[in-house]
Parts: sequence; C-alpha cells; structure tokens
Amino acid sequence: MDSGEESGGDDGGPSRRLRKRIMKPPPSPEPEKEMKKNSGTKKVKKGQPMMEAREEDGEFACDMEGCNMSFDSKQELIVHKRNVCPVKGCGKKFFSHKYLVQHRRVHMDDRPLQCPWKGCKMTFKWAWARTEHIRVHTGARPYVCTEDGCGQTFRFVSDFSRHKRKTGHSVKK
Amino acid sequence: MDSGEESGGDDGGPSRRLRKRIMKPPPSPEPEKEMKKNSGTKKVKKGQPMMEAREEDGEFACDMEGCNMSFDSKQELIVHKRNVCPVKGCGKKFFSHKYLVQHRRVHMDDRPLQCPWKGCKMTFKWAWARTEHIRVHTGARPYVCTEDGCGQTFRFVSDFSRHKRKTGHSVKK
DNA sequence: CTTTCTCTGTTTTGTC
DNA sequence: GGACAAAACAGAGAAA
DNA sequence: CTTTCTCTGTTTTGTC
DNA sequence: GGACAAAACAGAGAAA
Ligand SMILES: [Zn+2]
Ligand SMILES: [Zn+2]
Ligand SMILES: [Zn+2]
Ligand SMILES: [Zn+2]
Ligand SMILES: [Zn+2]
Ligand SMILES: [Zn+2]
Ligand SMILES: [Zn+2]
Ligand SMILES: [Zn+2]
Ligand SMILES: [Zn+2]
Ligand SMILES: [Zn+2]
Ligand SMILES: [Zn+2]
Ligand SMILES: [Zn+2]
Ligand SMILES: [Zn+2]
Ligand SMILES: [Zn+2]
Ligand SMILES: [Zn+2]
Ligand SMILES: [Zn+2]
Repeated sequence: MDSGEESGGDDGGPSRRLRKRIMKPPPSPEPEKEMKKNSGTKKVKKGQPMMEAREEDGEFACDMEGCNMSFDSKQELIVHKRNVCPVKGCGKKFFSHKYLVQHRRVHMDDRPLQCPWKGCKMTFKWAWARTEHIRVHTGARPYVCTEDGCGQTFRFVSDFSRHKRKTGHSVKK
Repeated sequence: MDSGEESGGDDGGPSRRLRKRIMKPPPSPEPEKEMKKNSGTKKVKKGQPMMEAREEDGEFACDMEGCNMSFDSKQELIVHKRNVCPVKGCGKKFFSHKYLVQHRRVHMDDRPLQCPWKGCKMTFKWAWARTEHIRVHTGARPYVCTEDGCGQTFRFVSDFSRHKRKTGHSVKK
C-alpha cells in the first residue's frame, strides 16, 4: 500500500479525517454577551497619510505622479503603468494608478486594523470593513429609508443600497 | 434602545450569537473511513465540447473567432474585446479571449462537477480541482521526484512544483 | 428564496 | 505544420 | 514556520 | 476651482 493520508480505519493509528475547507476572516468575534458596553469612541488619529507605497529596489522606476515604485524589468514597469496587478493569477485592471498601489494589500498577509471592541480579535485590511463590523457589536442600524411610509432601517450600507435598487425608494430627484 | 441583533443576554429571547464567517467549497467530504473502495474508474465521456459560451441577446456582437457573445452597449463590447472581465469588482485581464468566456463560471453559482466517490458531496467548477480532490480519497501520490537520492512523493502538483522550485530537483536540462 | 455580514474597486466627501 | 479542447501545471492562498 | 488542499490563469499535451 | 486622502458607497458574494 502507498500510505495514504487518511487510510486508517480500524486500527488505533492516527487516521486523519477529511478536513473541512474553511475560509474565515481571521479570529471571528467571540460570542458576545454584553452589548454597547464599550462606549469608548476612540478618536481617530489624524496623522500623516497611511504610508502605503513601498519602494521596490528595481532599476526601472515609475514616474507617474506620486508613485515611487520601481521594478526589475521594463516589462513589469509597462504592466504597472497600465494599472494591471502583476500578481500571478490576479491580473486585475484598475481605473486609478493610486489604487493599484493600495490594492497590493489584498495579496499581503498583514491585517493591520483591529476591532476596538474588548475581547474581539477580528482584524481587517480595509477600514470600511472594520467600520461596519463594529455595528455588529453596537447593534447600530444607521441607514434609514426616508421614503414616505417605509422607514426601514439597515445595519450595512450594502443592504440599504439593495433596498433602494429593488424598491426605487429614496432615489435622488 | 434600537433593537440590536445580538442584544439579548439575560432574558430567554432568541439572542443571536456573533456568527463565524466561513467560506468552504461546498459540501466538504464526510469523514471517510474506507479507502480505495470506489474502484469505479468512470470512463470520461468524449462527447462534444463543454458548451461554455452562452449568447447574450444584445445588439453588439463580438466577431472574434469562435466567440458568439453579444452585448447591450458598444462600451461593453469594447471591454470584452480587450479580454477584461466585465463583472463589477473583478476587472481581470486575460491573455486569451477563449479563456475570458470560460472565466465567467467563476461568477456563477453552478458547480457542475461532482466527486465520484460514494458518499462525498464535494462539487467543483474546475475539472482539475476534482481530479486532485479524488486523490484525497484514494491516497494516491502520483508525483515522484526523480532526482538522485530524493524520491519524495507528492499528492498535489502544486506541492511538487514547489519542491522543484525550492530544491532545484528535476529541472529540465 | 431569505438575512447577515465581509471584501474591495470606484465614487463621494472633507480639508487645505 | 495547423487548429482546438482537454489535461495539466504552477503558482496563490486558506486552514490547521 | 509547516503540511494539506482548493482555485484558477496560463501552458502543455493529445487528437484530428 | 484644484489637489489629495479618508470615508463611504455599491455591488459581489459567502454562509446560515
Ligand atoms: Zn506607478
Ligand atoms: Zn492583484
Ligand atoms: Zn469586533
Ligand atoms: Zn424604503
Ligand atoms: Zn468575444
Ligand atoms: Zn471576472
Ligand atoms: Zn470527494
Ligand atoms: Zn526532489
Ligand atoms: Zn466623506
Ligand atoms: Zn504536427
Ligand atoms: Zn502558498
Ligand atoms: Zn497565508
Ligand atoms: Zn495533456
Ligand atoms: Zn471649491
Ligand atoms: Zn449578493
Ligand atoms: Zn450565492
């Protein structure tokens, strides 16, 4: 036999089970009992910009405004200037050169933002994801449909957007 | 109070817990005891091609070879001809116009391929994912490093590729 | 189908 | 040699 | 860090 | 009016 991983079965060996495939955005919030305890409305620091652009130490530098990236080959630079992500299997094309640089965090393991709620280990790459996540703790439903006779509320902007799209409520006139 | 979702706490109401965010490729295989039971090496049917390209009923038709797609606006057609996926938030650019059409399955909910293993509910969008998944059941490790004195085996081509890349084994001469 | 919720490319807002 | 489609590869990347 | 395993854009293979 | 960055939106889409 060829020693399959999950062979086992009858013996007492470490017969592995087929694992579930899961993709959770890191440490999901623990089941919270208390709500709206954390009243600490942390002041957002207004320091210098978020320092996103790292230089690479290549010979071919991008000369586009505000971009200080450089690459090892001319071809890489051309792709970069076309606002196409160079990561294999990605290849997304963007409208903005600035965003191309921000997009790189999608391919990095860092999740620098944390949920401020005590005991919650949730982390994020995007500030907006954190902003909306916090509402899960507070219970806030900040989106209110102003259409006459509707008055529905929503916790997430996406759900409010869908409501407007499907019902035609609150469309600008 | 504003009726937060997971308010509850002390009362007996349906106080919801914060849910985990999970992304599993559908019905993961049940813990399998038996191994290599399914000897049924299903013959692959060689019928007509996989019939991927669906026409849309737009006015602007793509005239590229073998492509029968059409669109509602000229701008959509231009994007299509540039091999860029039109799905919002995707925007990937591809080398091949043929693949652009196949890529659309990424955005569809259908998972037309199934694991042939009895009792396994795993489904797939891509044939290769199915092919490699089956080895989890059979225990097969079909990749063997031929470098002198190495002889390591691998179940997944990706792991074999990495082995070659990191060790320099089996590099073509 | 539904609701809940996260991710992210683009749009809008706010400040200088 | 050329289509053309199916198979396979080679990463990326999630989870444990 | 590791191993296991799935997803998918591109490359290779096989058939006509 | 113009930068420019932060915030917000508007989908896509996963999970239950
Ligand atoms: Zn640049
Ligand atoms: Zn990318
Ligand atoms: Zn939290
Ligand atoms: Zn409404
Ligand atoms: Zn076409
Ligand atoms: Zn796409
Ligand atoms: Zn299976
Ligand atoms: Zn080797
Ligand atoms: Zn704003
Ligand atoms: Zn030939
Ligand atoms: Zn990896
Ligand atoms: Zn990782
Ligand atoms: Zn082949
Ligand atoms: Zn002004
Ligand atoms: Zn959706
Ligand atoms: Zn879905």
